[in-house]
Amino acid sequence: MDSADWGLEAVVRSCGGSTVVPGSEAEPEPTAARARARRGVVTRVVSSLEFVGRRMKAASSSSSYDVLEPPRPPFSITPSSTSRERNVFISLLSASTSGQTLPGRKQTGRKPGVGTPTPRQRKTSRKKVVRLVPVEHGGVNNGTVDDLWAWRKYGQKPIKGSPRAYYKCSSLRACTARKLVDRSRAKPEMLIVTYIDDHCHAVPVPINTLPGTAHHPPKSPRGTTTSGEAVSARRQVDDADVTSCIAAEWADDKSKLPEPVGLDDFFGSFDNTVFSRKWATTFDDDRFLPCSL
DNA sequence: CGGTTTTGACCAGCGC
DNA sequence: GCGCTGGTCAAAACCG
Repeated sequence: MDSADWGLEAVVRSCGGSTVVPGSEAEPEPTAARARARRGVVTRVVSSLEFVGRRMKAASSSSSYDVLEPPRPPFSITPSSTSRERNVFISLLSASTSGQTLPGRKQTGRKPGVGTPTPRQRKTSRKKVVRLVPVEHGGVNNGTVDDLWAWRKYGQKPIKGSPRAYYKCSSLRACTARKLVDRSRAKPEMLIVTYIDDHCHAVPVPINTLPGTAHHPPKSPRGTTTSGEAVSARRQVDDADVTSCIAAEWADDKSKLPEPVGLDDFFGSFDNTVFSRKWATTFDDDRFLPCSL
């Protein structure tokens, strides 16, 4: 299987859409020469706010993989985890190959010569937690449906032939929590969700679980009725309150929960080299699940 | 209008 | 030191 074909076609077709078969250029081509030319040229400016946020988490232990507790209640709480979110997985699949921008869309991305304003934490020093999420449960929503945090997608890349989506915590700008969503090749029906760093704030809460709001469900997933700051502030509630809400809903809906994850569950069927320093390196099955929208 | 998504560009970090 | 890979940035488009 050609790594260039990241399984987009099958899925997109199965969903009734048409697609362009990625060519051999599917993986954006980072030319070494270009990279070299740029290296060291850009003066970096530190953004104090983000820097502080990163430092807050910099003390986290060296790279370690934990397996989370059985998944949390499968209710939708994030701005991005509602109706429109069902398109996200499709986006994962239908995406980005060079030269496949939509008609009329101007070139995106940074302008040439513009460097990143913030220092990056060492990749290997960040705490990582891995969860395995069934596609039918969290897959369509990229795993956002069954965690409690509000995530904003900030990137997507083909990694070893499969699309990987990158999410940031959108509740608090300074929060360094990240989430990576990969499709498991060993278990195509599962998504590998990797959480990086911890949140430095309380869990956001679904608006319709707050007292007095039962009859006023969230207006829209990404709609904004107030400024982002206000919305974020509204999401910030006491952990205890959140926990009780979770417990109540979870108790009603355990049947929908994905199964607990053990590392062996999905690492076991992999080659030993998988998840060494760089995880997910030896997938070989490039199939996607038919989407069940 | 403002938050989110898309997607090309940039570059740190790691292996060789 | 070089080259590649993966992670992040950020402009533009999208969306409610």
